[in-house]
Amino acid sequence: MSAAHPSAPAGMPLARLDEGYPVLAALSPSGRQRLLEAARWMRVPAGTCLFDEHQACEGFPFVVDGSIRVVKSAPNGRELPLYRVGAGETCILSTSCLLGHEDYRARGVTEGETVLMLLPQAVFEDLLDERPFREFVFHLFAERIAGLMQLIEEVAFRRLDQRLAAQLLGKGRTLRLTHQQLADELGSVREIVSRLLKGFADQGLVRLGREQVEILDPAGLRRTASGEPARSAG
Amino acid sequence: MSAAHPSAPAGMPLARLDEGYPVLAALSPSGRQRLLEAARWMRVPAGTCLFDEHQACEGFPFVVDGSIRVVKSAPNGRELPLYRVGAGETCILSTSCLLGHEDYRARGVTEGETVLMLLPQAVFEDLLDERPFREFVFHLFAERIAGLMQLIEEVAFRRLDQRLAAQLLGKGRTLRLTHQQLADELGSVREIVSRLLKGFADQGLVRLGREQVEILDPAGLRRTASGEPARSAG
DNA sequence: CCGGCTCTGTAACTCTGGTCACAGACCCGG
DNA sequence: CCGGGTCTGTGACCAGAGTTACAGAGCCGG
Repeated sequence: MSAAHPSAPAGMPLARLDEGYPVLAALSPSGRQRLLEAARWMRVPAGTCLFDEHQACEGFPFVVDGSIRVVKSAPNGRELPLYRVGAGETCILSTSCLLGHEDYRARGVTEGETVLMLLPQAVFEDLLDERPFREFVFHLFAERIAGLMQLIEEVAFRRLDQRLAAQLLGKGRTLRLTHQQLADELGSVREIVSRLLKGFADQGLVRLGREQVEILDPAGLRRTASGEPARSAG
Repeated sequence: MSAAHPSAPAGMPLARLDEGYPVLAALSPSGRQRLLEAARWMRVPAGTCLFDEHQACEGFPFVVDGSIRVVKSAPNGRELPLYRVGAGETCILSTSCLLGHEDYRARGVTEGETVLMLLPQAVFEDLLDERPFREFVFHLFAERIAGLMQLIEEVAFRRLDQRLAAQLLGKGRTLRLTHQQLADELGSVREIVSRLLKGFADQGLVRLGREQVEILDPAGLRRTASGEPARSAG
């Protein structure tokens, strides 16, 4: 009910669209026209599965609000997050699949309530005629590929303590989350994360509390993240 | 001597270009014209490093002959191959970096003597105006992304025996390569590969010889690759 | 045929990370 | 204040993979 009909979202989202995607606001008038006519809007609750392995969604999704967590899941049930799609990004995986006629290889789940705009493939392809839009899309591709390569580096070469330390950095002095959530981010399990965090705490790098991790020594964590040997408190 | 001046390759390569890249043969006359005028040709010997982390090559490479092996290397010196770029493909990593203004995150080394055509960024971007070419490029992006996601799945979730078994399949009945080479493909080390191959041999899946592996039971290898428990010979 | 090279086999050990099984701590509703 | 839920801490154990250190086998040139 957020939209009486597809091209007439309930006020707010359209403003947010332009705000999040300046490139769409800068389209040619005719392109913009086509976009607005063809777009389908969706507002979905948290935890909705938007696509899954071997099952594509039928349009190019522009995330207007909220975010999508894209994960690869293992045969044994564990999962590894590949990346997130936040407001202002399109799900390049969808793009890739639709443009390349490949199959999906991952699952996408909304993290919070999420508003997205779906564009039919034909319209999307037409918009690619406009160079700024095309550059925008390529830019996203580039970021995603760089991100995936980064991820490969991490899972293939970094130890879990390094990855965990990295995970803790850059999110403020104290983070409110459970060990389970951290484990999920790393594609690992709770016990190991608890163990490693305990180690960090013993080194004075963090202080632990229920559902919270307080960063005491960011520099030390950075050292750990980059694989330097732990230095004793002496 | 292979080229008196950049746009005049020594006969053969141009034919191979059209053969390997039908999409380039199908460009508009003006696009084709621009392409041929701006292209720089290179013929490089095996083992040449074309680009490295944080160091891009200065054009869009079209591989006309030979292939490029793109690897991510670990701090400790080990390497994991990310993908290969063969004849008829452009190095999408370069594309990604150049279009997205990101840094390189991997190293590219020619596997055999390799002929490639380098296209200046401006020309490449102009060619993207032509839809078939654009689709070609997006298709490559899609394949590459799918490949990277596949790789993530493998390094994150598969055991080495599974990956090794997969590696052996689809290359004919007997492969001529050393355990070291197999290890390099998997980003592992020789001893482990020897150990695992020995295991395969004990199960009757392969027969081993110096610099060669003979596949005796492809179906069994496929089972191993997909993670099914080894079945005893009884 | 000797000596050196590359390739392979293998044993012993270590390190990481995952699994299992609990115990205890905190939290909140009734 | 009781009781169940969620979260955390921990120890014992295991499996996979990497490391070290050799021994031996096949190959080849001189």
